[in-house]
Amino acid sequence: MADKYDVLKLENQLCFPLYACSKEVVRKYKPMLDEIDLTYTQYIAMMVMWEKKEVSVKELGECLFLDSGTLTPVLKKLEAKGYINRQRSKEDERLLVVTITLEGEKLRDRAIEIPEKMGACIDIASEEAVQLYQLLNKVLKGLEE
Amino acid sequence: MADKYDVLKLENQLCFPLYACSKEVVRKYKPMLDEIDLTYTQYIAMMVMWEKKEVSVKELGECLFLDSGTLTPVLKKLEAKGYINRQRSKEDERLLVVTITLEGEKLRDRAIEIPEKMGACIDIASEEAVQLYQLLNKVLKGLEE
DNA sequence: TAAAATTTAATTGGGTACAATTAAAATATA
DNA sequence: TATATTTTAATTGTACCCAATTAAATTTTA
Repeated sequence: MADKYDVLKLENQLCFPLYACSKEVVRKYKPMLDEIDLTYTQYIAMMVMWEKKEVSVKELGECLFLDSGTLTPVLKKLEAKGYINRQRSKEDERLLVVTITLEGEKLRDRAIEIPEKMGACIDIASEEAVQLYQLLNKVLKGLEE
Repeated sequence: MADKYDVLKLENQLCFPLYACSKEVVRKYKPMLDEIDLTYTQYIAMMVMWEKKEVSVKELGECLFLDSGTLTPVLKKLEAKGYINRQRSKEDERLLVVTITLEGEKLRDRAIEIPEKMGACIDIASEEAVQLYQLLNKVLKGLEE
């Protein structure tokens, strides 16, 4: 029954559930993020800002696995919403430094319920969640060589 | 040291490695898929076509977790490349039936090396891969309620 | 030091991804 | 059966995501 084409079946791919799961999780976030008027990409960018207060686009890109082609428009939107400031570094004019604003800090308190609400949607035991987290990070590290 | 904002740290999210991992895996596919002139979305659509030979857009969407807004342009491109045909069902004119062509079948032989090459990039043991596969599918099932 | 190479962010263009709307066809209901 | 509802794909508009290119600033090298 097994033939050489079995490796090309969707059900035999590891990558597909990864792709589908990621997409569906982001979709699940949407109603929660709508309440604070952020997209998922804007949300993870703000997570970095809440923690670091000030980063260059380069650093932010390394944290999020995104390049300036994606980040530039995202950051311009966050700036337009008043959550961050963007200015060139005085020491090195190539660097664009992103700084969190007071409004951005305030948003943190409105976002704080999201992780728990999101966790409730993911129906796995906490040991499984740890396992999944570790496996994903292992794959991620492996991909970087 | 722990504060209430810890839940909003990127490193404490399960969803972020999922998002990042999915993105990086798809990026890793790119050079391999370039050789057969397919994008990742076109590739998974062709996987379904190789297996089923004929499906409606609705069925395809259920397999791939994608809607017609995404699939319509993807399928038009695959049709332009000569890998599939698109025609309305005679029994139910609402349904658009996608059929694989001979060219589409031929492509299968060129794609057959991709899963193994991709597997080599994912640096985890096979038991871990199984574990990851099962966890992802569990989360995916849980999200659908 | 002057020229070459590198680094950084922005821009451009192609390809998704999805919510909301539209339109046609089929089914259900009064 | 005529109307209302539902189903299906396509379209529209917004937002990524990335490779490749560009341009400016910095660093390296001859």
